[in-house]
Amino acid sequence: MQGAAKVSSRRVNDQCGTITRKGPWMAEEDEVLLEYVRRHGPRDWSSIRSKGLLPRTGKSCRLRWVNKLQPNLKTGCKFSPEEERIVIELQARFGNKWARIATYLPGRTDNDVKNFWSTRQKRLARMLQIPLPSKSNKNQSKMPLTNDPPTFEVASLDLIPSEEESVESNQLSYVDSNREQQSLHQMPADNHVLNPSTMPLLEPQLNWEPPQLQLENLPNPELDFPLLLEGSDRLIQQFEDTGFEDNSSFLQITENMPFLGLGDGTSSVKIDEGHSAGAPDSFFDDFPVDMFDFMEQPQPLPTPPGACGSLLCQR
DNA sequence: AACGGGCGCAACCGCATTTAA
DNA sequence: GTTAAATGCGGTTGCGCCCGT
Repeated sequence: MQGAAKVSSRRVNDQCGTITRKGPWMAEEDEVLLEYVRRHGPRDWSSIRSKGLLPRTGKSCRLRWVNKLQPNLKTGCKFSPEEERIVIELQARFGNKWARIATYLPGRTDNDVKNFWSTRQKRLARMLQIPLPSKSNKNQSKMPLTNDPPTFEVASLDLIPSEEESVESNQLSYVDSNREQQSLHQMPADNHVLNPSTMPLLEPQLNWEPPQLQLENLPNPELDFPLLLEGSDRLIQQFEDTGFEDNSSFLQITENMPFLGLGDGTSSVKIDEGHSAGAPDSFFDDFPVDMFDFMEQPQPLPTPPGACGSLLCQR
């Protein structure tokens, strides 16, 4: 957590009268959990409570282990541009399958990826001055694609496809990763882009061609982020006013296990020296990283688990 | 210096899926 | 084959910190 949460754990009595602790974990609890995993491995989580080791539910223990205690996590390490690129492309391919996406990112958990993505979505939405979908619109995002003309104002933010729709998903979201740049040019509103069956150009997925080669041919994307014209105009203006910068300096290197030796055990060590020391926020921090993908050669995605050491915090 | 909004992140909840009895 | 428990996953919430005003 960014700030050390005050230790304000709640205790809850369940139906059986057993006490269950909730809220931030204490260092002692972490130690108990680590010791349990050392002895028994990361399984039988519910027996931790049944054995009286911790007043936490099995789910809570598992989550704590997965997100904070397991070794080789890149806690406190900002997503590198490469990781961001991977997330964006895999989200395009798999949809919101965070656990699956996380398997391609050593040291990152599904929670990390999820948080990264939602932050990015919020940032984009704010940038483009469009509302994020409300919870009441939840079902809207599951609605099937139609041939209705796109309505920029009301288009759903997350045309997140189901697993079965992954191909369409790829197509739609692939465009997503290029749409922001395209929006800088123009935004025709042909409705065929809403229909995956009419999007043959978007077939390439992970082996996609460099976007700059296809810009002219790309159909108007149906956006996760409907682009308001006035918003894009502003973007263009900012774009022109600012010029390019290299934001690769944001690569940070931190390999640590912040959960070890923490004073109160309720917070992770925020390692952000790289950011504060030599990498001032640039204007482009406010842009989606994929906005400028067309400027760099696409690289193949890493293979999932184990084959991706280069992605561990470098430098 | 005070304040408020945004951000980042940990952890919870509910549902789905898998496994064991 | 059925049921219950355990586990996994995605969505959401709450809260402290940061930063601009």
